[in-house]
Amino acid sequence: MVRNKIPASTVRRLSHYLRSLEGFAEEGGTVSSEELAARGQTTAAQVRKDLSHFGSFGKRGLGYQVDELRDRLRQILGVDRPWRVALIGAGRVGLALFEYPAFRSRGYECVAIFDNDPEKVGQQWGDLPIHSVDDFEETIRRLQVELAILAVPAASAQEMARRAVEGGVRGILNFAPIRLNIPPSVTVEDVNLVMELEALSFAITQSERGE
Amino acid sequence: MVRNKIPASTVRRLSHYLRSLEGFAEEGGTVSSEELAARGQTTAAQVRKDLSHFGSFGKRGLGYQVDELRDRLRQILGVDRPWRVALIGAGRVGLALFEYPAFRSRGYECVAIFDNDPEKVGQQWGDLPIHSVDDFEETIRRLQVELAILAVPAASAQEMARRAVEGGVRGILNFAPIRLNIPPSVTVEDVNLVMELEALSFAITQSERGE
DNA sequence: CCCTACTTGTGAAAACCGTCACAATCTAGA
DNA sequence: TCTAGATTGTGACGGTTTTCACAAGTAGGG
Repeated sequence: MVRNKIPASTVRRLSHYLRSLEGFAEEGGTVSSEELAARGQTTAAQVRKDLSHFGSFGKRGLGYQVDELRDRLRQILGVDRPWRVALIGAGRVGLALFEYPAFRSRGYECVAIFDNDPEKVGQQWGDLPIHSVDDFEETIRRLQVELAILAVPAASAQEMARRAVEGGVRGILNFAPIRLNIPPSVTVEDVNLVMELEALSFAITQSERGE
Repeated sequence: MVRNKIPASTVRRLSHYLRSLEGFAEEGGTVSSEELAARGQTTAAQVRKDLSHFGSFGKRGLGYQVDELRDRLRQILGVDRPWRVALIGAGRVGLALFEYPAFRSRGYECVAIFDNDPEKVGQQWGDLPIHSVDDFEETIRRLQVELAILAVPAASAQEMARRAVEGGVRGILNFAPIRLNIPPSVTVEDVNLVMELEALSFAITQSERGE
């Protein structure tokens, strides 16, 4: 069991295991690596290897205690506590994310919304007002925002990311199709829809050429 | 130069190189692997290796012709021609995607929208009507839909994916947080927002533990 | 024409990640 | 208590991806 250098693919799978475990819901039951692998497009050995990075939670001959492993995965992924999130950009994408149900139900609590459009500033989404970006840094620092969801046009993404870091956020979920330039102490995850579509057209084009 | 077994990470980078090249826009200019690497969080050797999978497009001592490489990447990624796309699910996510500007401007043309909510069926988005899912397979086959964007709740995602395959789509961009079970001849790309957020909280939690 | 400065393309080495195989461990039941 | 059946945890192996290093090729200047 080593605690450093966890592959990104492992983290994604852990997230998936947690989702599966939450589907079981029965108290006191157990689950084997084989069963976990079946849902999740992977192998039993992979499941065990992934978990072994963080300790040994199973019992040989029996498998894993469902509720125990679920709690352990929540700890590992850091979702055993709420996260304070700011939404930057109140456009279509921002709205879709804001109303995404899985969002709040998993402990990601939106505590502030920002937009630079004067038309939108002052409007309310649910019980949250849309703030101007004028006092952005101070506001997110005061509200103790930890994560920023960056859903603004590419042109202003770098600037707002810089200011978010200035305001003390620890992580950014970036929807703008640019590579953000920020200090390595802040984590960035990119969601690039064009890239995903291009991966699709690439794969299809390749398979057509192969025939 | 071999044409098989391209790593997924290579494809993602190609997409990124193309984005960079489109930013240059100057006709007749050249660019070195070093410059391409600088925008894009990678190394010059990686750029050259990625490109070498598909041939050799550069000139030693000079670099790559910007417009030539750009066209070549478009061919490779399959975005040198339009793609016919259907949007399945006319909720918030569907709307955000539908209005996403980079979408159409890159040749992904939405030719049909579907929803199972009778309230929504018959409405128009832009000049496109929202279809019922009753005659789904026939409609997408008739419209020669190649790609499906699946933006429906998890509960109906598998069913609609199956029907999309039935209707002849070649690729699915899946926003539902489940693993789709479909034949390998159809490509799937998953976009899982909860997973991305959990990757963020994992990374932050880890770095806090390390201190 | 030759020398210098520069950059690609690529085989080889290294690092990384997934798979395999099996000893270790556990429960149940006789 | 002992045996049979099940399943984990992990070291060793193999494949894949990245990095390295350099020969080969190009342009420009004198």
